[in-house]
Amino acid sequence: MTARTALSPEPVHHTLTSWYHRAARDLPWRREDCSAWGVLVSETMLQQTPVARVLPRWEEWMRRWPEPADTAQAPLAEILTVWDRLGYPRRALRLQQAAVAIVERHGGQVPQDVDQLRALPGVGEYTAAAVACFAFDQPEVVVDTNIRRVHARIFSGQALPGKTFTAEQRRLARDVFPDPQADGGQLACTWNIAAMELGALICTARSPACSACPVAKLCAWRLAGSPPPTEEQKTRGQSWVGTDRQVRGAIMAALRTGGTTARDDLLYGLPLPSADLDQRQRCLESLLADGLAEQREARIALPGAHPMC
DNA sequence: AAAGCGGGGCG
DNA sequence: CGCCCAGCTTT
Repeated sequence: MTARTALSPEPVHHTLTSWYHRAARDLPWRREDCSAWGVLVSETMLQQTPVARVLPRWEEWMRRWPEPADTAQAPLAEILTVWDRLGYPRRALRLQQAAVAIVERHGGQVPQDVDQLRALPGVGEYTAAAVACFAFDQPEVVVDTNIRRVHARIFSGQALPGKTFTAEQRRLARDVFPDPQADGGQLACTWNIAAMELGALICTARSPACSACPVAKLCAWRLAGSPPPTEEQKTRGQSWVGTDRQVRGAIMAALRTGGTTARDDLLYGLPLPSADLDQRQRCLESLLADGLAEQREARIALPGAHPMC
């Protein structure tokens, strides 16, 4: 209904993929010799966590557990320790569950089919398409936060795509997608990664580097005079201090130091400004319910952690 | 469609 | 101190 592009996408395809070939970062999960499992690990870690912080954790993870079967057999305590402070530790839990499912259902090999990928724990629409495309060269339409923003600017002439991924945006992504059958899907796959890379390096959310942008002359937002985002398009940042997420993070950080901790010592000893004991108990209960912590007697530990005397 | 879920770094 | 980051799951 709104924001239909009047622009033909073909010139953008060529210009952007050409730019990608000379400007792309050399990331380990993009190397030709990276396994599909390595791609899945990277995509999971990159869900809401920036590249710079993922890099060392990915290297350590792949060194320890280079195959899904290795991850499936690892103690969860080790999984969560290597995950360290990447955030959202339920992702680490689900990544191990995905490894178990890959061993049980797919003979230890990451499936190529996008629907089978999508059925793995922690793998949603984005990650399934990304693994299918980046690991198996299948021309699936990939849409992440970068691509939504790049599309919004180049084709819709809007400063920002807004918070939610709408059906309209999904339609736009399909409309501007290169013909998957044209060249065996090669252009389509490069289009995905090139749009993501442009969003990460040039077409950033806050202060885009339009002067360095290869498609500035084709960009509908630029051609419209770069109008600022509307109030509707601005995303409201999550609060942090005092939230359950902060308390859960502090508990996990304490548990990662190793061994077991008396429940009361854990709850009272958290290095937090707030002393809300009810909140601390509630958060510990939620971590136990998630399977991210374990209680034996009155002691708390990471699941599968070796008991300490 | 909206809420909950981490954590750090940068303007 | 607000905002952003290769999202997923649940309601």
